[in-house]
Amino acid sequence: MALNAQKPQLDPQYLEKLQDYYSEHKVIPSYSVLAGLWGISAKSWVSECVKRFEEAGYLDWTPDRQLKPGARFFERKLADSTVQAGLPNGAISDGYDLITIDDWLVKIPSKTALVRVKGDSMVDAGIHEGDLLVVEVQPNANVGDIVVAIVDNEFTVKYLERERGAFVLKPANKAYPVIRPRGRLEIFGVMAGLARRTR
Amino acid sequence: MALNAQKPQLDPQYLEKLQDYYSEHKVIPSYSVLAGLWGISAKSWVSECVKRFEEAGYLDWTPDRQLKPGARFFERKLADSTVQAGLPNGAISDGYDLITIDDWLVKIPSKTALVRVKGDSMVDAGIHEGDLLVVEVQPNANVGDIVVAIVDNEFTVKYLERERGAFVLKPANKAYPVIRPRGRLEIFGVMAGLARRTR
DNA sequence: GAAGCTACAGAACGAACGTTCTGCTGTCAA
DNA sequence: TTGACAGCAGAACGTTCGTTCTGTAGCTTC
Repeated sequence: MALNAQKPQLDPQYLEKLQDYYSEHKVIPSYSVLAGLWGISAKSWVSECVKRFEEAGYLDWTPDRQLKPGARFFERKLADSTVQAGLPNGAISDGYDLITIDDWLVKIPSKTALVRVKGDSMVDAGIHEGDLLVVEVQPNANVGDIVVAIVDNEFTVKYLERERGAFVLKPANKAYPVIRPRGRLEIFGVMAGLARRTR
Repeated sequence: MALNAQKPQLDPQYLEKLQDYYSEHKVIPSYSVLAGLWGISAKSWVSECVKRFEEAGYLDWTPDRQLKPGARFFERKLADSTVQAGLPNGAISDGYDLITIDDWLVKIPSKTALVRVKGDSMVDAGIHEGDLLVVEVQPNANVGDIVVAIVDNEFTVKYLERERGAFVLKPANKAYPVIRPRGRLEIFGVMAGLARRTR
């Protein structure tokens, strides 16, 4: 009957420490370890806090009742381009939907390979030297796809185009020539995304 | 004294099933759950298999002796640009070093935000519309950095440059003008990387 | 054809697990 | 100044954990 059924408070420091632990070990620790992590000496209180994080969506349970990260556990601040007026130091939208960059980039882990880009033959497509190309490994591709092909025992990233009935590999850089492979064109996979680190 | 001290065999199917489970729950299950997962009804055998995966580097232990993913657990095929001759269908190098794209891109999770790129004002820097910018949130930056600034209540991604004593924001696209903010320039963070999905 | 090995099954066991209950302390509103 | 409540501590308890030991079926090897 309480009018203001205020939600129990959950300590953001606890969550951060858990996330740091998870970031290091990729596993949710046991209650006793959690107690040490949080500076608490009572498992009963850990149990209480876990319940709150569970209700808030940060923690969850496997079908076998093992504690696991919840839907919101991995959320990062996904900032939207349009900022509401007057937000002081972090114009963060409340809409969290993204889980992991990994999950976002690779859909079929078993068929996905990572290729480090060498050279600047694809700069006009926004693909730079040193970028990590997310490639779905498959032996065929469609015209217009950016493909990773094997030419002269080396990987090449190029556009797959068709020219007078034959497949050609077109760079996205005027300084490079179109590659017209003689014989069969061996395709390693199709580009599905990329990751770049600039720091 | 055995000449060929052959390594115990480890079932790749077991590893795959574990990776699938982990991919779904983000947690290593208990031995009894593992037994069910692997179609084994003896925990003793699970223990044996775990030991093998541990020796192979796929599993590891926390300081509190909890089972956790090992260094090789997350490895993806990282293909190198230079291909050795005559590899049939996957020119995959043996050097696995990468863990997760997430780990590779974000170093300080608590200070990292994700910004979706709008517009094409930075195409010449290889930043396209729709890309996910990995931003380290901090109120200051160095000249030459690609920064996310707040201008007119909107996020803008630009180069931070200095011009006649004042900070300016330079786009990487000739079609856009240099932004010369009047008053204080509010910086949201510095670009640390990006992720793009093209499929 | 006996010995040895691998791949499991099954049971026993102590340690660790998470839950629950009681109790204490500080704070705040009535 | 007295409840009421939130934040913890501490102990009890039944369950589940991972380890270890014994046993067995199938295969290979000499």
